[in-house]
Amino acid sequence: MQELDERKIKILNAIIRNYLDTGEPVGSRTISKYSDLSLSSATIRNEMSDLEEMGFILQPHTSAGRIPSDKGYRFYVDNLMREKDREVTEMKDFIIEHTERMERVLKQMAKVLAENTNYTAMITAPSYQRNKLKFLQLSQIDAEQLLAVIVMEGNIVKNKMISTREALDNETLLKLNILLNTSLNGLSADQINLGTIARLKEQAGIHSNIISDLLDALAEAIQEEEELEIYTSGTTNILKYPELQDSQRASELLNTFEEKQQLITLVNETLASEEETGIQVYIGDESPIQNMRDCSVVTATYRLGDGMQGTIGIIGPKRMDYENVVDNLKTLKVQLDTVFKKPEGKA
Amino acid sequence: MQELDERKIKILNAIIRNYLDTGEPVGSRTISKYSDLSLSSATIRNEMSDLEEMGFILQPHTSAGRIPSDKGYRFYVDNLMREKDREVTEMKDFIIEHTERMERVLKQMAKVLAENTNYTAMITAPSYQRNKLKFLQLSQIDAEQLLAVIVMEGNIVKNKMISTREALDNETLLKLNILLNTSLNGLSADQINLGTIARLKEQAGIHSNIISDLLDALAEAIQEEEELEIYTSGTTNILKYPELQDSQRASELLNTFEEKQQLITLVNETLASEEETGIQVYIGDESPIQNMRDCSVVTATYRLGDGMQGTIGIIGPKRMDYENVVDNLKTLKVQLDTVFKKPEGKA
DNA sequence: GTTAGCACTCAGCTTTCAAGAGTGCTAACA
DNA sequence: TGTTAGCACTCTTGAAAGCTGAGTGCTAAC
Repeated sequence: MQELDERKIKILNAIIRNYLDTGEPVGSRTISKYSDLSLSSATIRNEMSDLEEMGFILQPHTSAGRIPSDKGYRFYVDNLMREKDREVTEMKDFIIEHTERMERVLKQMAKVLAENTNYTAMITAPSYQRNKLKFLQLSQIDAEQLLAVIVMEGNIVKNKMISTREALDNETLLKLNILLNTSLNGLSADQINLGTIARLKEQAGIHSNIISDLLDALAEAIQEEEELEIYTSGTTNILKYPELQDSQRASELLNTFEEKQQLITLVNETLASEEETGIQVYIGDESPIQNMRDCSVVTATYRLGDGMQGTIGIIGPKRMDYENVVDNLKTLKVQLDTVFKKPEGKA
Repeated sequence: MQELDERKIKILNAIIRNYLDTGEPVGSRTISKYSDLSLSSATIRNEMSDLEEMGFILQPHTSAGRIPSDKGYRFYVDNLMREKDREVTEMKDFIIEHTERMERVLKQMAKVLAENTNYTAMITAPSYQRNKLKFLQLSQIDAEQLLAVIVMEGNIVKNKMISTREALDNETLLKLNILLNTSLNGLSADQINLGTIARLKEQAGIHSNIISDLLDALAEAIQEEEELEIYTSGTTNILKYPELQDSQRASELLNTFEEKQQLITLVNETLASEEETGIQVYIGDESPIQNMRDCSVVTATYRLGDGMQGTIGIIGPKRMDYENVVDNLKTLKVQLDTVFKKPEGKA
């Protein structure tokens, strides 16, 4: 088995770029004409034959041109791809306009991303690794119901209803609130242990059953926050690419987007493997999701300093415009930073 | 132009039922064989010719069988369809299991509906027509931020952050809370007028700017609640029906499901036209959504007594199993009743 | 009014054919 | 030894042609 010499690399690069453009198998003559190598098609053919033997390209059928294999794409992404000169393509401004409901910002961003790239975009909300309690409040809503308002670090607010047998008077409520805040604030889920709970209940006296309910609500709220919400946009974009139009597979893929459950696997995978650049590329079978074997997935992890992090991803055909996609993701990372860094309301 | 006599109706019925089953144009011979009319195919042909002239059926091309026209479907739905004998097909139990987050219940229901019918399901949260304020509370979260908790009739809870220049002491906060609750509770958005606001601000004295912020938050919260959230499921089911597989149109349709904006039009249309049964059928062009001209849409409005209402819908091919769909929707209406009637927490 | 029979139509499938793109191989060239 | 020209071969693609089967409309007889 020979080495990948300079010329082979140039030819491989030319093949892949051409294929990214056209989506058609590319033949030796094309390369011979449209590259600065000034070699005849016959020579190119010999080289291509080698490249095929090495596994970088393959022939859909005899007497067709060559297309990149997964290995070829991988080589391209790792070594050949040009980083764009960070011209920070200003994203449309309307993202920044003050939509304080994070959910909408994220949906909006996914949408812009999908429109910019013409692929499918997914995005998760930033979530804390270990979430601390910041503030707690019980309020009497009506005769039989208490509302527990739970505020976490990062101003994530949760509400839970708690049913009671009888209404509490204002003073008791005040005392309970003070007790709860002094005992629990600043603690994370795993810091609230049996000892803390016992002490709390003891101090609450006859209202210890409310404490129980409250702690249940608290646990649930934290739980909820840890469940990832994933927003997708432009799912139908995949239908634009002939190589993904096989109706059976396309439908499975669309289903994956709708169900979202599997996407969580993908996100966790991404978060698990620490890449210094924060950008990751899964080509074909490299993706943990079976249905995406005909696709490439590019993900970016954004981290907001204080332990909060989330994932953005683009799913498209293998011959996606990797340079553009990576650029878009990088830009969006910056945007997310500026939007969420300034501590704003978040419901 | 002649009348639709008994026999023509029977034949029309047979044609439509057969077409619903097979999706293939149905010819005279089929009807002659598989119906209790004992007429020869030639006779059927004459009748079919008449039916075509009257516009109930049409021929995709000469020398093919007939398929129902929109008018034909309409006649079927209005006059021919058998009501199922309300066997209240018990839906899978897991819906009922106490998922207190309404969002999840709805998503789950949409999913079950889509799975049961093999069409696309959509569902909106029940929403109040005119929403009254039930309870209000300001809490100091940290030095510069107040949290406004807003509870509406029906225990819908909203949270808004309000920035302040300096922290308020407990006593002021308490006073403000009392003031707000006594002034605003029980009022709906259109009842909070300039007079009320002026009076409030006067009583708040130096803190009138907080009142302004709060009212903004309140307005926004009410606004938000009035925006319909729509959940869809089984969107890819439409790809199962050959007559909808045209990739251009299918993609437009899927896009409509993703965007949701247009679905709101549909829901509003449904809510506007009061049908005593609560079930409505849009066939082809009858639907307000252009992209659904190749589909039929069946919607049901559920009303929870106290002014709360929402919409469930099924979108499928024109030759959908109307009887089954209507039955499913009716059953779900009942289910929604039992789930939401007992006043449960709702976040 | 109903039916049998027949000629006619037409979508859709299959087969055939030619064109075009691309390859591998061989032999000649520098 | 690397490069190139040339040629035979392969295989996709698209168009054209032919066949089949389902279904119709019409006519004449019952």
